[in-house]
Amino acid sequence: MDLTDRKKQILKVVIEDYIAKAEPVGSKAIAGEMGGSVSSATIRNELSDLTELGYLEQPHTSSGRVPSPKGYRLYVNELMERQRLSVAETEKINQALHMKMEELDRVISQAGRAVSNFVSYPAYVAAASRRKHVTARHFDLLPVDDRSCIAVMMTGDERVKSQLLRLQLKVDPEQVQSLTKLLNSRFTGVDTEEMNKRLMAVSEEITPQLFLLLSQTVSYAADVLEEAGQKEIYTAGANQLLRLPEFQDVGKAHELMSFLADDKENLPVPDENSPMKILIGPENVNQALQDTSVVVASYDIGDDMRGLIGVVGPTRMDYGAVAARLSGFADGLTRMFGTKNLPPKGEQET
Amino acid sequence: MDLTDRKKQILKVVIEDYIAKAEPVGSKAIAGEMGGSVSSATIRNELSDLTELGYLEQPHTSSGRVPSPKGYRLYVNELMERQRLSVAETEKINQALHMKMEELDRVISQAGRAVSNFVSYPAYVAAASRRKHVTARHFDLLPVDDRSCIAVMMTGDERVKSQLLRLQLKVDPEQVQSLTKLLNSRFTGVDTEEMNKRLMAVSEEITPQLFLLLSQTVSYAADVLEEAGQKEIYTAGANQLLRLPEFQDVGKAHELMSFLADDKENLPVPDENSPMKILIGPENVNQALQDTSVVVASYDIGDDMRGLIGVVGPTRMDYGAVAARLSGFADGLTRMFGTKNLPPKGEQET
DNA sequence: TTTAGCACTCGCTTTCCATGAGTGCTAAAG
DNA sequence: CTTTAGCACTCATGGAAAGCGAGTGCTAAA
Repeated sequence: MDLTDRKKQILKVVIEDYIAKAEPVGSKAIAGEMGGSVSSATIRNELSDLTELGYLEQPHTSSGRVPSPKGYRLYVNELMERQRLSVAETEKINQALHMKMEELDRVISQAGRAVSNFVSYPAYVAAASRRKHVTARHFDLLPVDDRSCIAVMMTGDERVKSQLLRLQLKVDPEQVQSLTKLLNSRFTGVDTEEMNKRLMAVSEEITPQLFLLLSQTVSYAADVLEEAGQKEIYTAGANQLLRLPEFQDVGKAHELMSFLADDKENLPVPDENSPMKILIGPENVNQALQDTSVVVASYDIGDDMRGLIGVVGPTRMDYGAVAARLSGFADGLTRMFGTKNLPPKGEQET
Repeated sequence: MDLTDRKKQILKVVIEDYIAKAEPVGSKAIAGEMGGSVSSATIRNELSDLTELGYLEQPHTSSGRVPSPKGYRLYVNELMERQRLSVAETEKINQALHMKMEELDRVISQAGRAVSNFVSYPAYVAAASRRKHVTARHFDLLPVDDRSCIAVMMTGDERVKSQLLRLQLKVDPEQVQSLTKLLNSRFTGVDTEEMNKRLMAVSEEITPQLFLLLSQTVSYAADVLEEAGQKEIYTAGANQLLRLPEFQDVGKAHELMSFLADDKENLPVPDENSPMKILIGPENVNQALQDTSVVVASYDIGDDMRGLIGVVGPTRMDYGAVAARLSGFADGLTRMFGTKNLPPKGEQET
């Protein structure tokens, strides 16, 4: 049930016109844009067919046509010209990503803002560890004064976290040092459950003061490892929506913006194996996204982590431009987190 | 030029009615709410006076009155009943703030979201060091493998930051240890400019490899100290605006939301000495805030830092409720960052 | 000083009409 | 069989007119 070339061309014109103008497009306009090789009447016949086949929709009997989700899908799969980014734009993307070495979370949230600015739609980003079980790789306890010390830990996915611990009782720096050794010998490379078991096991070997410090450290470590498993999602540029004609209705805008602010966890994630995924209107399972489209790409953070970066917009979004820019950003991020360069993958601060 | 008690009472009724309903309030409604002790005609005379004096405004000849900024100001200064939070609400606030010890930035941004939820208006938060010049207090270099090591630094305002450094060349762990001593003896307690001077001074004393590592560390330290000086502002709950009748006009909503997203630095800050500040409509110097009111409070983060927490809403905001909740939060935060308890002031992770 | 009465104002909603872009259908032409 | 011109028809949109009603200001009486 393939469409004729002319039908496809007409569909393409309709979609691109609608993307640009956000208004139903009529036969006359199409005829004009196709160079006058056919008359509007012919177009009308074709439009009628396309409508019947479900690629177009008519808001009401007798106004121009509007693409249906099915139409967009065909467009995205076959008709859309894969846009190449200009050199200047690639440059700009890399510039936007060229920030000082900083904490991972900060980097990706900034990347989210940059993407949103670039594509003029709301964007969302996240990063998560690929490993099932992240464990502690290295501990250090640094005495600060006699009542507090800093716990530094490095995780299996090369993140560094630290935390100031307050002590109830004075502890001797030398004892702290021996405790550090204990931590590194017995509490690295195991999951949190095992950590707690071992904590119990050593309870008799050391003084109560040290045990208190130890258990504080272990509990902190458990928190960090816990947190490493789940990804935090950042959204940016939700207000871009208000610019769009489809969100002039405050109710709609409110609904979607609240979703972006409070239900980010339910935003689509990319498929495991493909670098990019496009979801059009009702293809989104999520109620709040029924009338919107989502483009989401993935990128690598070193070898152990993986991130996602996505854009939310009206179904009438400029898929070509968004997809191109998004993969530009994804590539840029992957490169930036790559092991070769100085700004390295897992660096950050606690 | 003091108002009679009855005029004040009428003004109060008008404002509270308008706060609740967002619609001009008429003489009849006022008479009703005042218990029928006077007739609507009397009220009309009084309203006429109040309008002449500038406390009220008339959208057009012949619909109810609306409070003017001057009216709100009188209300806030004299008429408003200082609301006390119920025990249940204080409880809720403390519960919202009772989070795990975490990085400072995360804590306050979460507090921002909590406030916004509580008062149903957008909120903003920030924290900044009180000191003019923050210096490094303690360094540690921890070798991870033969090509990378972690730089941990503690700043004068008790924040701990760390960073993974990649090395070009192999460095011996013992040398690293001696470098740590050098850092602590010569690069603590001085500002960044002085640090760079001293870096130059030692360039001849040590091997080129070590010097490279040292300069990486110093440059990182400079970044951190730089950053400590300026506060980052977080906003939350901007979408709350769309709920309000005064922002049903998408244009207005867009303007303010963009301001909250992109120009947060220009949001009002509290006065040095008073714990809370209320700015009504045109009292805001900022163009984008002309039609809104801002309530902003300050809180202490230990002894060295100070934070702010504010709410943005329509001039018709419920000042009493917002002020009460805001100071509840500010108190809660101050207490939470206080030195007494376990979740301590400056703790965080890099 | 307060109140009742009354004419008047003016924004809001509804109704109605004209307009025009765009369609579907038919019949003729290629 | 495809394309095109012609034409009647549909329907969203915008503006004008009309009715409604909440609320006012003013006057005169209590």
